[in-house]
Amino acid sequence: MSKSNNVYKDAFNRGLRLLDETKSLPSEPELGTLLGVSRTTVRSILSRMEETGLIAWNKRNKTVLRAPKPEDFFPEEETDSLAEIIERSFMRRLLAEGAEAGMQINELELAREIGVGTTSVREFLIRFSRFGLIEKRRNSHWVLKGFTRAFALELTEIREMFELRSAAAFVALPEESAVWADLDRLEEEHRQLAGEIATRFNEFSELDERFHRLIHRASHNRFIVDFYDVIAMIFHYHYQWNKAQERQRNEVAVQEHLAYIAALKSRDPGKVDAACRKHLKSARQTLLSSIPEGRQVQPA
Amino acid sequence: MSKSNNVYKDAFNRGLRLLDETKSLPSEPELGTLLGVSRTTVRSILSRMEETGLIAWNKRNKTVLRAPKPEDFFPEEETDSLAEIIERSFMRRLLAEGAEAGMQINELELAREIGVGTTSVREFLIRFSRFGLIEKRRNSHWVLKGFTRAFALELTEIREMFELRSAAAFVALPEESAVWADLDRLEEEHRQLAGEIATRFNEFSELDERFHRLIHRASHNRFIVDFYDVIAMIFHYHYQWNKAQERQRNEVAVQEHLAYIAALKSRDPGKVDAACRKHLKSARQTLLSSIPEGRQVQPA
DNA sequence: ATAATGTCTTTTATCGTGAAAAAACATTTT
DNA sequence: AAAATGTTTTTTCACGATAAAAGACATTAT
Repeated sequence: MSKSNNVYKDAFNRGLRLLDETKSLPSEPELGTLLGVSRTTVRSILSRMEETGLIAWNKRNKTVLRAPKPEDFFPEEETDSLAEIIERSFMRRLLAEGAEAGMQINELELAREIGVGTTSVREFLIRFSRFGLIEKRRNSHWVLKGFTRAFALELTEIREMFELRSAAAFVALPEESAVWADLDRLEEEHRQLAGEIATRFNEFSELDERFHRLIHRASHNRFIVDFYDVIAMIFHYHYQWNKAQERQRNEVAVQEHLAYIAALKSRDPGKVDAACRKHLKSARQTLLSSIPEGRQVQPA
Repeated sequence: MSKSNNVYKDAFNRGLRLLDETKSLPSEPELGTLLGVSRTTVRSILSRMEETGLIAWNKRNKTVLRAPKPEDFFPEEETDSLAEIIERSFMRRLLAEGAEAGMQINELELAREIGVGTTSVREFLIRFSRFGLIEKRRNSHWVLKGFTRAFALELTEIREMFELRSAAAFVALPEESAVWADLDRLEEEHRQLAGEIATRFNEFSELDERFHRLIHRASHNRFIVDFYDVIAMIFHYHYQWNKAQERQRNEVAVQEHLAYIAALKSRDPGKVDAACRKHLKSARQTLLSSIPEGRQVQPA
């Protein structure tokens, strides 16, 4: 089967949305930049748009003939990359009961179960290993270390160390830095979300990630910035998995963020430290409370 | 070509050394544990030992017939794993002049140059990416970020954060902990090395790694422990590359370690902090001084 | 002359395959 | 019965092959 054309399908769907909004299409290179794909893919997209009667296309002239209908879009599930598919399958297994620490992970079995080649699974596991949840035995299988209380504590320990340092670096940034405008924008988004928290509470996790990434970036340290990938991954699945009191938790977190933002804008290192600590403490509590005691079984 | 039998060859060589030392061989499972390979490999080894007249082998009876000769060993270069071969080639390129930041890395070209399959190169690059020296463009090539001054500063920033914390955790360990005996042993090794520094200075890097890993382990945090892999990799190649004043540098470092060890044994957090900072500062200086200014070219 | 389009080449992503190595199962020996 | 050896099955590692996607080069339009 070699390679799926999900890049094309995903870009095509995004292209349709663009067409719907702007009622026109730019040049091929420009469209490529907009969709984040090469011209080769852009031309495939345009070809299909022409075939399905969405546009008339002759060299530089692209005329929109009709608005896209739902059936013009490729099904969502066909737009995922293999890596995403594997990650989801793997995380489902990991978070399912019965995934105890010490359990061994079988590449071949995983590949068969998901219906992909072993190479893709291997590459996924190598990439995934940096999250600290699995470990490779030389010349042999992978071992699951488990999503345990110990893991959560180790993760949050680093997170707190990194974020306190990043926040301190943040307030030291010059007035002219673009981050202050970014921060203002995020503050506004937080206020809006706070006002409609009853209906939009599930939009918080995305905002949360953007906010913390902005702060981490102030460290100007690639290891700190990259480490946020680990946190983001864990919280992403944690949010999906633990829906208990989601609304209430997010409401509290939004308020903590606003206090944290105010502290940053005050440029008072002491206030920032306090606000940061307070928020991280409750984030840790939330994460810890979602880990059942039964998961704490230790490997040999 | 599928898969090389370097595991077998390497284990065979180690088996020969064992045979030479003990003049006897244990049971198959025991030998497997000793050499870190499966019984399948052990039996291949024993078969060859029998064929080449080194032993007589009949079920549990393994009689050593003669001592191994140099020609019994497999050549060293045949015992390296593919990953090691690729890493060496890659690092040689990376440290060579002309490897500027921003340069793109071509999997196919690398694979051809080294004479291996693309899969192995891909997997290597994925594994290597956690060192922060390369970065993947989605659906496209890898980009070299370069072994720059910025890299060294970011690396040492994290190192210092982690090691100070680990050292603080170290002194808080109970008297009964096995680490104190480990520390005594390392101290003794340091003293011996200090005594013969003129001739044995090149043995320092290995001791250095063991010492710092012992301290990092006291953090009981997998992210801190794992991060030492990044440091170890960088210092490994750095030592090979920068031989200027090696003897003198190592002599200073050994003394700093001894002071650091004394501080740890005093269990006085203030002294530990001071000794740790002092050593890390000179380690950073050493690393920085080895990065030529010309390497500081920034990518777009 | 610049920027687009048209065409061709190269590289990446993924698979199936086969040998090396591990692991599991069965049998024998102490 | 415990531990070794003998045998078979399964899994990992690495490759070459192929379609998707990117990139490079040539040509045409503004």
